[in-house]
Amino acid sequence: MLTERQLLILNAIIDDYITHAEPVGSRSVSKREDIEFSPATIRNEMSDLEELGFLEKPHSSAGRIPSQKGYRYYVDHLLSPKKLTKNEIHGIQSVFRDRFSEMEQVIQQSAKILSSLTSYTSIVLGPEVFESTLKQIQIIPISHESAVAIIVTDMGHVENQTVPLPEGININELEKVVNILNEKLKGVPLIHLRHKLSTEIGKVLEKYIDHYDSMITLLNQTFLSQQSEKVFFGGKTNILAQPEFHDVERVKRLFNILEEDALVSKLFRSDYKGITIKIGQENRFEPFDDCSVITATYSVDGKHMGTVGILGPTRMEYPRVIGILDYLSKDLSKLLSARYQK
Amino acid sequence: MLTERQLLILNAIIDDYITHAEPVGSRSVSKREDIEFSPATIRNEMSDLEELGFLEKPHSSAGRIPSQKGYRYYVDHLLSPKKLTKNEIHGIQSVFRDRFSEMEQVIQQSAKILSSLTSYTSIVLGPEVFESTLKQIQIIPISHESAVAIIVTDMGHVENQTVPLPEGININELEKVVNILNEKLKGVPLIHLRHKLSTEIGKVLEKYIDHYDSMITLLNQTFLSQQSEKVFFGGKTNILAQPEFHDVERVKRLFNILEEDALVSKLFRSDYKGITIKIGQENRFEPFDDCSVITATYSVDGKHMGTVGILGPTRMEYPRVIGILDYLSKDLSKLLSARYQK
DNA sequence: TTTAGCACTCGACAATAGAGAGTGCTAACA
DNA sequence: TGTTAGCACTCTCTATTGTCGAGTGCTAAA
Repeated sequence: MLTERQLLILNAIIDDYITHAEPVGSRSVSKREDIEFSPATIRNEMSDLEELGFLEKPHSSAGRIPSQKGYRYYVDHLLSPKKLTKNEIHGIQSVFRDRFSEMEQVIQQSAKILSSLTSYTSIVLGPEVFESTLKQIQIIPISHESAVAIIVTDMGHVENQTVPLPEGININELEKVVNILNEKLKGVPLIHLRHKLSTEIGKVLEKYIDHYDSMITLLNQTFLSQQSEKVFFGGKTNILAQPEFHDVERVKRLFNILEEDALVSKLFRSDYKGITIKIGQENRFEPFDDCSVITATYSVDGKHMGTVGILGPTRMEYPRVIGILDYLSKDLSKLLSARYQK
Repeated sequence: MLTERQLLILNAIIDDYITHAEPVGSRSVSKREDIEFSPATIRNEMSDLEELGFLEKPHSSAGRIPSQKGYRYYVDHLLSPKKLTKNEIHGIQSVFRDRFSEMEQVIQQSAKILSSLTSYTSIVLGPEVFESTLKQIQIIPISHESAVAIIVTDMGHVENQTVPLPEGININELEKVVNILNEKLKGVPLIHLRHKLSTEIGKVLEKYIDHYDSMITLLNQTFLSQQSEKVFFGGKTNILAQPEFHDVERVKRLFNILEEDALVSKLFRSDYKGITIKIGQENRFEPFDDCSVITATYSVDGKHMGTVGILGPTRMEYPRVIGILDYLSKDLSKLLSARYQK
């Protein structure tokens, strides 16, 4: 267990390092208002803290920097979210003011304001399509051989996909199929569409139409489509301003990951309702070793919808970022719930 | 006018600089197989070429590097497109093999293969939505106050947008409107929808429905939507491997532009049928001063659809890139024409 | 237990020197 | 007259050295 004084000093060092990005020496700690010990005393404590694994030295005659364990302790025990400034609150609310911009636009705007408030990189996932249910399905022929299939969900989300048409199928038949589908599948979660198709629906269709096999293939293809959630970024280049990323090689490795939506989704996705903080290697991706990721989830009517998150250096302003994320995720949930409740 | 020998030397220098990214000295030029003059002679010629503005010196005791004017001359007079290797042809065709992937997927794949073949960054624009015509329009109510409007084009492209519903409108009325729209607007280019609405259609609607004003607002909003063409990237981080971008500050400026679809679109868009090459400052964007952009257009049935392009250092392998772009753009046009012709 | 004092360590920075690549000029050569 | 060899000169790059300062860790005194 750490003593009161050790906590004080650990807190001071992390605080200092977060703002100045430079190893913190005993002298500069002792100069702080809230600390009244001599540098020598602090040196002893720092030495102990290092032995315990909370601090480390870049080299023998530099100051100390927080270790990953140090940040973890700080985040778990020392930190309290910072209250938002009027400006910050104002900025966030301006996103939600425009009552009828599309959901995707709201989310994109959220990402933007997050990054501009924090000056880190923001990432917003979702909404997760497969949790929503089918509102309507349409299949519109484009040429003799292809059609575009459109799926509308209860949340107003639209998915579409081009599919090959069975040869020789006629418009009436196609219409019949679509009617059956709409009748039988309305309200079914997208994730269950394929299953329903292979069970009940298949049998019904078999009775009514000629081109059964190729039609089933077509529908399967339609329902298979985009499972992955959309990824929205804000301030993608903000992270480059951090001294941690002054090396292009590292930038490249980082951006290679950010370009892959599937990876980003995996990395940021959170199901835990509330704030999640992952520090350095806790992210399990080498290029993120010097980064922390803070995420919060948003929901509609209490149902989990997606994740908003911030990517910054491990040396990130945790209290402020947490405050902002918490506020925004709650506001976003409120807005979406109001708009899309049944 | 340049002499035969000056051309030879200019060509040799650019060639060398393109592959090695280092100032080229007289000695290394004289060592090339196709050149049989002494370094001294070459020095004299280089001095002349510099005076004429085709070469420049980083400093007084380095070799020469091509100037922007040098590249321009090279591109206009010296270069001939390189034939594709079997591998390259194979790579490109693999993109087009999957007969029924969606148009957007084909385009995304094209971007990917382009970047992996050239190891530069590739950018594909389009297809340009507003050139295509309306196939079908739908308005599907999502809640009491909002609906999602869906526009399908003759190319199978789907646009959708959430719009507020006029208060108190009933389903039948909405259906009536949609029917009228479909009847009157089928085949109309998207770009003319708003105009048509304010002229003929408006009058017809006025007769039939109650909530005329708010309905018109709704439709206007629907038709207003996405004018901008989509931007697809491949190998966005490839450009970071170039020594020109070893400086993070520069990377940041470049990526800030690439993040803005509208800017990218402006920068890359080409209407000229064929290959366009923009070198360095010809791009009119400071962060692109050391970059060249090569673009080609693709079309459907001879109608201009979009642009495929490569972003690389000015020191780019022009002959190879031009060859590849030419091949791919033609193949892409062929595929799309086959699929979407009337 | 805390603190002052002091020797020691290490990185950052500037100054210096030497190597190497390349040029430009001059004079000799074909 | 065009080409080439020779050579002094220029400039960058790298390695080396020395100095400075920040910071530590230890010891001994308060």
